Amino acid sequence: MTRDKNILGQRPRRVTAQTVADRAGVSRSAVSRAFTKGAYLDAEKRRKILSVAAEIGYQPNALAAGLKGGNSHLVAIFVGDLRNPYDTAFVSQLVGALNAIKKWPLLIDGNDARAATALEEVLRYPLDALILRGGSLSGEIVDQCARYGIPMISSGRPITAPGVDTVCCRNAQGARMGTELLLGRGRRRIGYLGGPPELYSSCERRAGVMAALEAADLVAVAEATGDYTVDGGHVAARALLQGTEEIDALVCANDAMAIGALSAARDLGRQVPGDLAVIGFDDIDMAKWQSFDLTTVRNPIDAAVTEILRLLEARLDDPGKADEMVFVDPVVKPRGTH
Amino acid sequence: MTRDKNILGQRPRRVTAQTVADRAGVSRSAVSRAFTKGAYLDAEKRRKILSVAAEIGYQPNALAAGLKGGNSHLVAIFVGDLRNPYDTAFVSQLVGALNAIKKWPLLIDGNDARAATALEEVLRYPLDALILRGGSLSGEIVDQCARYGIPMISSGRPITAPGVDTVCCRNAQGARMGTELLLGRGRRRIGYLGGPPELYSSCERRAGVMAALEAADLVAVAEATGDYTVDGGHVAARALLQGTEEIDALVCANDAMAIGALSAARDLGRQVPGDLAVIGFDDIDMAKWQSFDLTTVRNPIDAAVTEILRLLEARLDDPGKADEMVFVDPVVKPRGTH
DNA sequence: AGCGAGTGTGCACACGTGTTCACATACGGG
DNA sequence: CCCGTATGTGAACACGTGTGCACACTCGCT
Repeated sequence: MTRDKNILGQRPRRVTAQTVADRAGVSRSAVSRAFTKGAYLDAEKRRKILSVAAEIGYQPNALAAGLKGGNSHLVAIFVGDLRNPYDTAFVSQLVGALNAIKKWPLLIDGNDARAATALEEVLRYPLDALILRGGSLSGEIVDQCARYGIPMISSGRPITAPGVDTVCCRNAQGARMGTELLLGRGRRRIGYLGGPPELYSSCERRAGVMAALEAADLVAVAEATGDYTVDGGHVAARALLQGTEEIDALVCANDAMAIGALSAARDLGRQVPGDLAVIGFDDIDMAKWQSFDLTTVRNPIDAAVTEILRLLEARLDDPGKADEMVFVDPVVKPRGTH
Repeated sequence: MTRDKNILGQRPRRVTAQTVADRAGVSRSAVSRAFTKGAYLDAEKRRKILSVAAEIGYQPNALAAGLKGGNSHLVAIFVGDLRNPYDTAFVSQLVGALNAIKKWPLLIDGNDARAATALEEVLRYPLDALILRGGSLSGEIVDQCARYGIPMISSGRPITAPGVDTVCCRNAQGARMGTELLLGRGRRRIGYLGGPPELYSSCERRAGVMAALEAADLVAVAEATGDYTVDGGHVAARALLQGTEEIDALVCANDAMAIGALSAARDLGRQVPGDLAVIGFDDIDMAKWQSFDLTTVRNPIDAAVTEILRLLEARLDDPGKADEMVFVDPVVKPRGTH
């Protein structure tokens, strides 16, 4: 009587293993075994159980199964900037790869002001792992993960803490190779359009560019800082090109800004690559578009994702394994802007 | 002895409420109540418990809590095409909004061949809801959701099935308004660059364009079909413009193809908007870029996301509520290409 | 003092599963 | 026929939590 008030609007009760057991005339244990590969169970009985299960639409409740102590198959992805084309492509590919091995990614938008709170909240789930893609994170969260025994994999920024694996692009090397490509083509008056100085990738890439210039006994004739976005790159590049007319090549810290730089160059009537060479970094989809055809340095997402999955599985296999720091190699992609 | 073999590589056991109870000298129930807002508990005791919990880093296990029957706070998002800029922006905003109300999105990549399997797997979790963004889905999955009592919210494509709410853009109306904008500027020789004919949005948008033309006693002077991508739009638009020279306006089924069309027009030496007007649909970020400045019809993500959250909360509040089909209104965004 | 209302708290159950353990049955060899 | 082994199976426990229920205790009022 007292619970009648809820019957109307109640969500239908979930079909449970007990229901199947009753219908098939077996014990609940048998049902559980039917779904467990390699468990002792009469073949005929298993067939019967699975058939009944299919009929009434039973599937074991993954949440209850995860409670028992095994892996929950939930993986959180903390992504620094979901509006950034590179991060977007990265997450997209990572999500696909995780789905393929039946790990389910919980997405957390690092852009949001409440990101730290959100992450803390998500840590209440027994996650198989936490994957960081860019963004900055307080050391406190790292500690919390360690305490909960949740493995972390950081991508794009090295983190040295117990239980944390890192996959990272050799940013400096890539930036150096890109710059050397321009130098090899005879460019000498090189401008640099850098990213947000607080980001790890920004620092590394800048260092690579400067190293290449130094090795050629040169310095950057001009330098500016953008925000890694296309419009930001447009504005910064425009100012740079107007302020220092004799620039003959522009090295950009990422593709988005390089694409902004291309349109700024067009606005100013500078021919690319005739008057001005432009090179980016990352090799996002847009770089390949016919209207941009941007020479760039590929920051290989597929390699990074592969490594992340390898590290994840290795860690789940042996939680006590030594922490690893893996580097992936960037590749110069010559196209039409140098 | 027998369990010693695992101690070394063992993941540290999770801190449980019992640990806190022992440390604070209270019962486990008290600990649970300390974390439950509005539960009877002595203020001083609650303070003590929370302090002990903070010290040893305890947080209630969300998975175990979800098991008890309440909401799991997990929401699956099935997204048709994570590489598509519109869907990307949509998911990004949706993820942020869900995070803000402490719902955790499980992402499923609908692109993948194994998407249906993946979704079925994820349904083993007691989800609060399943949100569909584009993509096509078998009716079987819909049935399964209904059977599990998992509410569905479809966005971008109406689904009429019990327990399914829909949020949809008035595609036809938007396409009609866009076309009328061009007609109002005196364009008469209009070409149409459509999307994949199997998609709902494609059909609707095409219908809107044709209706606007018919109302003006016109027909499309040329028509082609693209794949909703920039490069696809480039190729299709190029063929269209070369095949029918007298086209003075190109209506595109989405922004990506419109942007491809812009570069095709430039390749062919057609001045935009002088010789040729171009209009897109969606108003993705790129449309605003200075180098494109694309006139388009805004398919408002923020409104759609707001509606989705409203429907979600309404459904969780009253699972028996009537199904809704909500439409959001597109808005013409005149910029520089018409 | 007696009593009712109000406030706190521990016990015990429920959630749905995987798995151990003990037991039952079949079977083959001596 | 007896025993050891191989194979199946159900009962029971563990996972970690939220909460209903019964009980204990305080306090104000008559």
